[in-house]
Amino acid sequence: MRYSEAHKQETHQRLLNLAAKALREKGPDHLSVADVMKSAGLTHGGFYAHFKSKDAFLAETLQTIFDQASERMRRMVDGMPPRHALATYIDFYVSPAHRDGLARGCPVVALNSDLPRQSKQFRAAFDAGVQRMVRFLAAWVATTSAEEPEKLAASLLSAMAGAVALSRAVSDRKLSDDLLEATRSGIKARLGLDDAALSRAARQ
Amino acid sequence: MRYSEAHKQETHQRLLNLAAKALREKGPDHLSVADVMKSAGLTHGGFYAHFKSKDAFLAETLQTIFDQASERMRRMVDGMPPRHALATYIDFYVSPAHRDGLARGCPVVALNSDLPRQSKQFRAAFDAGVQRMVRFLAAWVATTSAEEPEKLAASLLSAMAGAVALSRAVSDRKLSDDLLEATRSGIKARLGLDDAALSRAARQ
DNA sequence: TGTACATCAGTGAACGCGCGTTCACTGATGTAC
DNA sequence: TGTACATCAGTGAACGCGCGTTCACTGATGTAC
Repeated sequence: MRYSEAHKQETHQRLLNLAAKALREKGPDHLSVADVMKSAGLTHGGFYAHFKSKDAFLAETLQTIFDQASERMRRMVDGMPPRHALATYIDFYVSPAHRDGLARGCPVVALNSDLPRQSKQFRAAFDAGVQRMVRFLAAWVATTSAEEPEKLAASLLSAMAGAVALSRAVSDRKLSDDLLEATRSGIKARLGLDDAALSRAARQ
Repeated sequence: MRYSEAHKQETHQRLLNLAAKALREKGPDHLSVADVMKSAGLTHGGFYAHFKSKDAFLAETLQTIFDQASERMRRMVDGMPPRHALATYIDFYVSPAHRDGLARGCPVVALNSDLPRQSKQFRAAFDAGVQRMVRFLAAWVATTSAEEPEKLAASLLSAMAGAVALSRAVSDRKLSDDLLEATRSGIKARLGLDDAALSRAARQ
């Protein structure tokens, strides 16, 4: 049967949205084409009307995830001064909620170590997403007096993502919580965003 | 044919050593039983004389990796005072050499984000390995005046592992190198192990 | 010391399963006349 | 306005492949007598 003009685009987007969750929950290898199609109420054969291959699909899905994450990030700190935005983002990112929300979390946390084993397309999409996040963070970091803000921003991102990833892997709940807290306060101190530094700044 | 008494143990260990590399290179999903057996010069059917299942094999392999890593770590800093040992380990861990040596690297880097998707056995082995590393680091950290050394040690490990993992994922070589350098210096500063802090300490 | 039997690491074919991909087909809607 | 044809998102069976696992079998060595 033939569908209205917008129909294909809607289905396409719906598949990407479903896969965006599944990719973070199951990882690139355990996400199956048939499952995604089934969750969209379709049969697996129709997949190739929308995507050239599973690889291409995964790369496009990853791009979608990074797009959504950027959008969310932008909305979250909308109107805040950079210093405040950075602190807010760190608190949001390095948190038990992020640890526990696999399907909605940052792809850098969810896919970190899988990357060296993925296709070129997928790696390229990841790479682009990371670069975008680094530039975003760097713009904020640049206002906190640091030299080489990109360098620091990349280091921050890896520290945050590493902490959330390890907090997911560790079974001891207390250690998991502690690790997040120590990372959060450590990073903020490094950026002069801890309470002590902020009140120092306020006094000046 | 029947073999000498030690033969089975030797083969068992040989399989673990081969898998220890393959697991870090290929990840738990792409490591195949048949490949490991083939690389040991055996046929795949014999696998089950040594291991109950692939899952059990992976868990035992992971344990082997952590054991080897501990041993290596111990040898590396043998005889050093804690402060020096900590600095040495950080330099060794957060380095381009570690980034480029996938098959010999730390499993926390290589398997980080795969973990939530693995079997209970595998997760338990990872968990135990991480706890051991954290306690090891904490013992050193405890000598640098920090309160709650375990908490800080876990945060350190996640920052280091996150940095190496992200440095592997990023295609821009300069960003990758910079990220490692920024993390290394950031962590050392946090622990009072940077050059400035060390000379301060020396002056006192 | 010699003989008969048991053991069991390793062999290689086979099984079952899930998966990515292909393909002939469907049929409601759009388009041409 | 009505009719004939083209389009193409989606269907569902099928294919090929790799993989974990099973299993009957092998045959050199260890053990019992």
